[in-house]
Amino acid sequence: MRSAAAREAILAATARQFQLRGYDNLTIEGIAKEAGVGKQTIYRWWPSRGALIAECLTDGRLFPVDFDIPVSGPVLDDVETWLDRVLAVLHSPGGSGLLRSLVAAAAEDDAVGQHLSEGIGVEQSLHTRLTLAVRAGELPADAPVDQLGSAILGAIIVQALGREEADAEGLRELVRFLLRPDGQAGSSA
Amino acid sequence: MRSAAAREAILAATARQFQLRGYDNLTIEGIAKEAGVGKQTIYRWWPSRGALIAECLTDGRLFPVDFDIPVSGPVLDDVETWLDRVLAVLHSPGGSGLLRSLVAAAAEDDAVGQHLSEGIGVEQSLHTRLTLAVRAGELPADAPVDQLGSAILGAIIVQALGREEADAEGLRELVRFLLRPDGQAGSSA
Amino acid sequence: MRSAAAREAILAATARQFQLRGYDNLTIEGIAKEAGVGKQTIYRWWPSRGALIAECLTDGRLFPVDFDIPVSGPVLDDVETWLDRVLAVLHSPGGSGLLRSLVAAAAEDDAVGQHLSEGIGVEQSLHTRLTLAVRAGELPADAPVDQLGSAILGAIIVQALGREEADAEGLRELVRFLLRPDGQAGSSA
Amino acid sequence: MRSAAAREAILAATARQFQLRGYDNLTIEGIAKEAGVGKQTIYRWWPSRGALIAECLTDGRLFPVDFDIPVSGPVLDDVETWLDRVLAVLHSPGGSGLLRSLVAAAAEDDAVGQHLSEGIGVEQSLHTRLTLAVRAGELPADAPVDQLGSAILGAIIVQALGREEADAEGLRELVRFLLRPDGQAGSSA
DNA sequence: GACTAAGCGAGACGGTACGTCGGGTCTTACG
DNA sequence: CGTAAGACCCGACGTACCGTCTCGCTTAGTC
Repeated sequence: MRSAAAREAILAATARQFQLRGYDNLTIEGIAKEAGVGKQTIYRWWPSRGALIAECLTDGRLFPVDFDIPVSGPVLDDVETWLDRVLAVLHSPGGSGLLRSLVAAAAEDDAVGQHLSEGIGVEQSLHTRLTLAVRAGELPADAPVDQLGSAILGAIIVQALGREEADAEGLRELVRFLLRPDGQAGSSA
Repeated sequence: MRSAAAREAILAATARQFQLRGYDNLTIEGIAKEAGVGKQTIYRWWPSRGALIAECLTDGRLFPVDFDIPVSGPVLDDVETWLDRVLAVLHSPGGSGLLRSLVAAAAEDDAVGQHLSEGIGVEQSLHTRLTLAVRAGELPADAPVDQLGSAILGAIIVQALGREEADAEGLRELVRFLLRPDGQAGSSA
Repeated sequence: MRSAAAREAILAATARQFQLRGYDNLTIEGIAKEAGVGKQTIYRWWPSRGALIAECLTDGRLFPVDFDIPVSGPVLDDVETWLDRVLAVLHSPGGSGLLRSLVAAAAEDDAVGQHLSEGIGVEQSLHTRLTLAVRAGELPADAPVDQLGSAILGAIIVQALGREEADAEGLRELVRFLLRPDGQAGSSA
Repeated sequence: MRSAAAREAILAATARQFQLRGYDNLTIEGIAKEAGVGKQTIYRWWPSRGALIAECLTDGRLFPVDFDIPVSGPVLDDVETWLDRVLAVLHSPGGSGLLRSLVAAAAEDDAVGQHLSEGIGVEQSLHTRLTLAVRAGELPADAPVDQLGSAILGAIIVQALGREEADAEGLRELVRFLLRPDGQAGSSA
């Protein structure tokens, strides 16, 4: 009979340590100590450090915010609103480190990787909003909405990996370009 | 007096171990042993595991191939050719694992992150080719070529992180959409 | 209401494990599993590993034989007969290991120590037989029969602890010397 | 190149912990911590807890005293003098616990067992003194001096194992009986 | 003849120690 | 003086058992 209290304490400690110290530097012993739990109790229910992170991810314990996209105007405006929200988190102290840690975890652990998209919820949100846009005729009918989501998220990740100071304007440009309402800018030329 | 032989042996061993066993599982001791070198010799010249990887990266020792983009026709064709090359490497055994390892290294280590783009050379190549395309009027003058490169690379990375079977067709669609020669694909049709 | 079946299974399992794997390497969990019993059932009735052994000891479950001394001739002959029996057990496979395990248990656990002599029954038997011998005038009236028993048993234990190949002849010599019927060898001098 | 300082610290810590807490309760981690040493350094040079004890034993670190037997009068007097010394140690606080711990170690570990006699030095001392006595005609020419040593030591051990309050008088009686200067003590009376 | 209450098997729990791996620093001996 | 070798202290790994603690499930007596 599994102890709910232990489960809760472990996941909470995992999330806290992850945010505090990053994916590497995350130790089972540290989690166990902070959670006031024996190591065996962790190993009994999770096969690996990654599985812990994956569960925190799907529980929404790693990000204190959600990234829903509003549906209140033209796609472009809505997505820019969303982008600002995302960038705000990234610029907050520890924000980009958190993203990098998450990427590291996803890169090293299958379980985390498989839950990455659902975890950040970004692809899901984008997908939904872009699909609506396609239906509304704001985007071409053949726009590969899934891929566009990956591309935008991917661009953010690539920036974070590069340790460039997050280039908000560049990302906005990208979004504007990707979602340009009709004929490409300068089409009249 | 730095020993060139030692340097060479160390970097070669690092690259081999990285490809063979991934970024985590990469140990200084393992490298030292394989290189026939004392651990101290490594620590004397490189401050961290990441620095080793970073140097392998800029030396082009991690990927056996280069990803130059041809300039022989319409951008779209050239980029698709390049994409096929990239996907071939990714589908080869260990290919996606290698990419993930690289992403893990970049996510965990600043030095690697800062050299990531130059290392894979992808952004560089794309940037160059797309700039040409802009000049040739194939792409709108205000197309954010840097961001487009990041987006394409990012989409590939996001796929790899997700452990989805690399979706070649999706990526091709994305590229076609991003580089669609004129206004909204078929929107006027 | 104590379950007789559980008690029996536990003691049997304890004895078997003790003979099989020795005193250290003897685990409560192992006993519980072999006995098909919950750990709690053991802890409910015995305070410690040692108490289990002590009870096996007094139940005569650790040695498959008893070490009664015959009363059929001169003390010396009877004791030598007994000694042969003891040595036979000691030379049998696992015999000296069993004795060492028992000594270890007695050394580490008070309960076992207190029941050691009654457990092997050796001192008891020797005491009885030697007392008879004193009465019969075979031994001096002031012979310290208790101490003689301890000495003989002790000599056997010391040999076993030393991992010397059990020196049967030496022990026989000792016994002959201790129980030399009257005037010591060379008494006529 | 082995560190002499580490060796010394480890053996000292081992001896102290052994005297303080007994053989069981003796942990490698405890020794390492007290010695200010990494566990690996212990495992590098000693295969087991027992090997540590064995080395302390042969180094004479476990007993603060030596048990030489004087040669200054009749055997019996000399041995009684020696016995008093031994009993004094045994009666000192922790004395019998120390002996029991040593017996436990010898019983559970081959290395300790093989060095037991040389470690306490008791058998050696007794052997030497008794041999002299045989030469001097104080003991019969065929007295099994080795076995007599084992018997005396063994009797002491058996007493200690039994948790009887060490029966000094009994042991003195035993010694007097074993080494009675001529024929059966008082048999002619 | 249903109803407790104890004993039971099972096994999760917070811990301690195990023996191993690798990190990064150091010392030694050689070329 | 840089090097190969490797010992050193340390922190963490994943495992084994400890002794305590629920859990439901028998299984007796008792009402």
